[in-house]
This record gives sequence, structure tokens and C-alpha cells, in this order.
Amino acid sequence: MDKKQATKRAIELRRKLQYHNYRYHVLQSPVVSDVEFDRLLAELRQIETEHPDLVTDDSPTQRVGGEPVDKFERVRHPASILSLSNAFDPDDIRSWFDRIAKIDERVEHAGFVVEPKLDGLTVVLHYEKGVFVLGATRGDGQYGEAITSNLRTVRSLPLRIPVESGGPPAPSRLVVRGEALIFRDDFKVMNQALEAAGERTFVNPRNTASGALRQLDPSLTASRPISLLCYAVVDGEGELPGTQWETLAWLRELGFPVASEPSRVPDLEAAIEAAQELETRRENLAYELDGAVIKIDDLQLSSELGVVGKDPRGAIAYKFAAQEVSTQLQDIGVNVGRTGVITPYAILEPVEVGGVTVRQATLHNFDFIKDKDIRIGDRVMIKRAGDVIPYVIGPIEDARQGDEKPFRMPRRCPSCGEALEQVEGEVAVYCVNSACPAQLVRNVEHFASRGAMDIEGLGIKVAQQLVEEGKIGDVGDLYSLTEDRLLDLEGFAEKKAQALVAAVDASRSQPLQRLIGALGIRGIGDVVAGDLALAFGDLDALSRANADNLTQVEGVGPNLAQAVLDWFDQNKNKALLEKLKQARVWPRVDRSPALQGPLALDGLTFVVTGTLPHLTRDEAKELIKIQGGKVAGSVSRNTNYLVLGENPGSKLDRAQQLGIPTLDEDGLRRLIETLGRGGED
DNA sequence: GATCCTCGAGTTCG
DNA sequence: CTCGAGGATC
Repeated sequence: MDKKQATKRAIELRRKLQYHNYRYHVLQSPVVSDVEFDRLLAELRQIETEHPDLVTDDSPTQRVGGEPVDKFERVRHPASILSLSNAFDPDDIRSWFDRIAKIDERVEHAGFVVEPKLDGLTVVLHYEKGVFVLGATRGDGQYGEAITSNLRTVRSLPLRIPVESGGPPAPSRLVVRGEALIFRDDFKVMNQALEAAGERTFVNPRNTASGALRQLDPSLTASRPISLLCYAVVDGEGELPGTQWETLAWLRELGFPVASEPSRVPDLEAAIEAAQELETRRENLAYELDGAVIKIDDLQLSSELGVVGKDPRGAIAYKFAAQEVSTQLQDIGVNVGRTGVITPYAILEPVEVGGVTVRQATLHNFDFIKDKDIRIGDRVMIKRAGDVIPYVIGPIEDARQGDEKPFRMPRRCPSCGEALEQVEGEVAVYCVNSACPAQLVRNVEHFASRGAMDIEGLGIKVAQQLVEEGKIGDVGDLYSLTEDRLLDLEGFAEKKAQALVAAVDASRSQPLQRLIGALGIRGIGDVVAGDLALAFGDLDALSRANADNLTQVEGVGPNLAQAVLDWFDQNKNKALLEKLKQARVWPRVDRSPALQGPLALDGLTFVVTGTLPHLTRDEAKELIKIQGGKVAGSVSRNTNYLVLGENPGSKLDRAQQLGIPTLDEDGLRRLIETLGRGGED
């Protein structure tokens, strides 16, 4: 290929790559496969290697990262990169409005744009004649650091504008403000990959993005999935849009990535509403945000309003309640589960997260503490998403004082003092003392719980009292409790004692499936208990079963079979069975399955997510099961329908990925009706 | 032998 | 809800 041809081909390749990159990273609708893209890129790289003088600043091959630099150069921003004043509730927003309405009466009739307040690193991007030439951090607002080579590695950053031919002509000079961040999904995938490689994972997207962009070696930056969203013009030549709303549209047309969430509203109350609406959707957005920004749409008016300190008067940030905060880890406690599993939990300096005060959070297991290098006394990040349980993300290592103590794994059970055991290759640590009082308490609690024997009035506290006062030695003893014997417990008077005895009595009629589940055999929960009940009919038959009989049951393999055999082999459990039999707690499975023929939902699998209008989730599951359907815990290809309520979780995303149809509560009822009628014909 | 799927267990605050 | 582990399936 001669020089002239090479030059022509290089330009063509760059144009193509630019376009496909934009389709992929900005529009997220690629028109060529990854393989084709890679082939084009390889061809360009080949040409550039043969003709090094053809390499340009805006060439996609330059994204991989150039030479490391010693330090970043300081650059002066063409205009101050302002911060925003904060509002924490709607009234703060209204008083901001009143203040600026006094300064300029046009504010009274101003429209607003409401945008997500992105939680990333603010960047300032310079374009000369449409080519990306300089990128800087915000710094102190006047001066920032030039991180151009690092920003070049960001795939959604246009190296040349307009990206698509036919877009508006780019001004000869343009400076754009945006936010570099990492999308939630990308962050998750990245952490999973790091974990698989045995490397330390990152605590949150924001710190990761900001840390990666300050790397002196651009190839490190390139290895992080950083994205960009732009939202303002800092400076530019020629005619620029007059409103914020038009600015967003214009940036989008030039090929910049722009968030799709902003909305334009006619007045302040609508703006407040839009900001609050953004807060409710916060968990479902692709990126993390810590608030909403309300901006006066008219940029001329906005700039005339001026600045207070570093904050422009024409916009305000409405901060959401923090869902991720740091606090001090005061100590690490240890719990004993009903199966004897020992789990550590964090004792925290109380802190507000997403509207509730958190004092404790689980640490999952001892490997978690080791992997994250969590030490007592550390400042740790706590996260609470939606109404999900708070958890410790990890320590802030930079905040260490040096007096933090590594956690020493306990060698003895905190309840009974017996030595703990860990099975080779397993994460869990067990207390194997079958007489451990803590285990008995949890065992009684489980036995009485709603999904098991459903004994009302017997929660963990009463269970603890009964065990500590020696009223019971196993769950079988519950059935010989009398009112008299309960009366000497603290907090028990005649009425409460009576109620408990009655509740225990009522539990005799629970079906076999529940009783098997209630026994607390390791690895046997609701579902397998149901299968065992159906297969064996009563506890006598189950206790006589051997490994072969057991593995015949669907879902039971050698491990579960052994767990069942072990349980029935223990003397204390033999004694327990005897007590239950004497107490006539001995249900048999009703082997006359429904006579009404095929059920409406026979053979269909459902997953329920979110809050339904009339039924609780458990009721909905019950309804599906009664009609012959199966309810699974998570969405997979085998799922037929996702029953969808308000505020669905991640299950909806997965269902959409797999193209699984959704139903609302009414839809479910209609389905049962139509199929029910069809089945009877 | 690898991958996908399902189940079980533990878990916070008000 | 999330994780780990066991079981089923190819």
C-alpha cells in the first residue's frame, strides 16, 4: 500500500471506528459485531505502525494509553468550574427560589431543567476544530490537572466531533463539562473479574473512577470501565444554545454521551416533584447519583443572577439521603446460627443510612473479613440500597491511624465454649456441640417460625427464656409445657401463658412437610421438606429410609441424604421423635391429591418481585402453588412469567434480558381464570 | 468436567 | 436480597 492509499484508508477507518464506538458506548446499539470492530481497529493499528507519521491525536488507537507521565500539568480553566449550593428538603429549594426571585423578577416565570446529580469525577474537555485536545479535572474550580491521555481511554468520550456526519457543525473551539463515572453493571462485572483473579475488589464506583483517572500510567486507566456523561458547555466560539435543555440536546447531537433522565418542567413545584421522582427511581438507574440538580433553563438569566462564593445562584443541588456512608467499626461480634454456623457481625458507631440508624451489619463470614482486610477500629463504608439490609462494603484504608487491630478468629463457641470446626474447603465455621444452648435457642425459634410450625408468641426472646430457665431441653418438650410452668417466667401472666399453650397445641395439625422443615436438618428447607414428605408419607418411614431411598427424591443427592441419615442417627433426635409421637405431633401426608383434575398453572414456573396491590408476596406465592404452579426464587430461562409489583428489584432486569413476559396481579388472576376454564374442557 | 439452576441460611430496623 | 453449595444437565 503506498503512502497515499494508506492515508486515505486510515482516515476512513478512523471515521468508521469513531462511528461504531459511538453506536456502542453512547447509543448502546451497535451495528457491527465486536469481532468486526476489532478487525477494523487492528487494520488501523497496522497502518499506523507502518506509517508512524499518520498517527493522530484523535485516532482510536490512542485510547489504549500512551506513556506514563511523572506528574500532571496544571491547567487554567477557561471559566470557573462552579460547584453548587445544597438543599436537603423541598423547603430549602423553595427558599432558594424566593431569594433569587427577589433579585430578578423574571425568575417568577422561569422554567427549570432537573438532572441527576452524578456521583463521579467532574471533567473539563477541550475541543479544537472538533478534535479532543485536552481534558482536565475540576481541581479547585480555577485550575485543574491535565489528564488528557487518561481521558482518551474512556470509550464513550468522542475524540472528534461531530461523531456522525450530518450532525451540527462543531465550533472551532468548544469546552464541555461532564462527569466521568462507572456504571453499576460495569462496576459489578469488573469486581467479579477481579475476585475471580484473586485480586482485591473496589469499594465503590466513584472512588474507583476518580482513582483510575489520576493514575500516572494511562494503561491502568484503560483497564477500568469508565464512562462519561456530559451536561454543560463551559466555553465555546460561535453560537451556543440559549437554554440548558437545548444544550443537552445539542451535546447529544454532536455525539457526546448525555444522560437520558433530565426533564424540563414549567415551574418550581414541578421541579421539586421531578427531583423527588428521581429519588424514588434512584436504585433503578444505570449509575449512582447522590441527588438531583435543579437549573434555571434560561442560561442568560442564570448567568445574570451571578455567583455567591463558588456557587451560582441559577442552580441548586437537592441532596438525597445518603445511602452510603462511613462510620467506625467498634467491634466484631459473633453469632451462632441454628445449624451451628458461626457468623461475624459488625458493631458500628450508630449512623444514619438511607433514613434509618444502623448499629449492626452482618459480615457474612470470616473469609469476608480477611479478603477485605477489615480491622477493628477501621472506618468502614456502609451501604443500604432500597429497603435492603445494610452491609459493610469495606474499610477506608486511607483513614487508618495505625491503632486498628486485625480481627482474631474465635477458636471456641461464644455460647458453649466448645472448640469450633471448619470443614476443609468450606467457608463456614461450625460449633459442632449438639448440646450448645445458643443452637437450641435458634432451633426452637426456627421450629416455631411462620414458615415452619407457626407457633404464635414464640419468638427468639421467649425461646431464650425457655432454654435458659431449663423449661425445655428440645423442641419436643414444648408440647408438655403447662400454664403453671410458664407463669414463673418473667413477663408471663395468665393470659400470655394460656395463649402460648394454645398456640403450641394448635401446631399439632401442621402438615408433615412443615414438621420436616421445622426439625432443622442441615440443608433441608421448605422445598426439599415438601418432596420428602410426599415421598415417605410420615416420620417413621423417613427415619427408616436409607441413602438409596433418599437420593431417589428429586433434589436430594449424596450430601443431603447423608445429612438426613446423620440427623436420624443421633440419639437426642431419636428421643425427640419419641416425644413428638407421644405428644401426637405426627402428621401423615394426605395422599389423595386434588381431585379437580389438571390445575390451571400446572407446569408453569413463576417468580414474584416487588409489592403487589392487594396480595403480599407470600400470598401471591401461595395462590400460584394452589393453582399448581411453581414459584422460583430467581429468574432463569426456565421461568415462564415474572409477576411484577411496584418497586421491582434486579429480577426485572434479568427478566428483560431473557425476554421473559411479566404479569401484574390482575394479569395473574386473568391467567388463572383463562387456563382454569381451558383445563376443564 | 463445566455450567446452569435451585435451594437454604442468615440478616436490619421500626 | 445475596451468597455459597449441592444437584441436575449437557
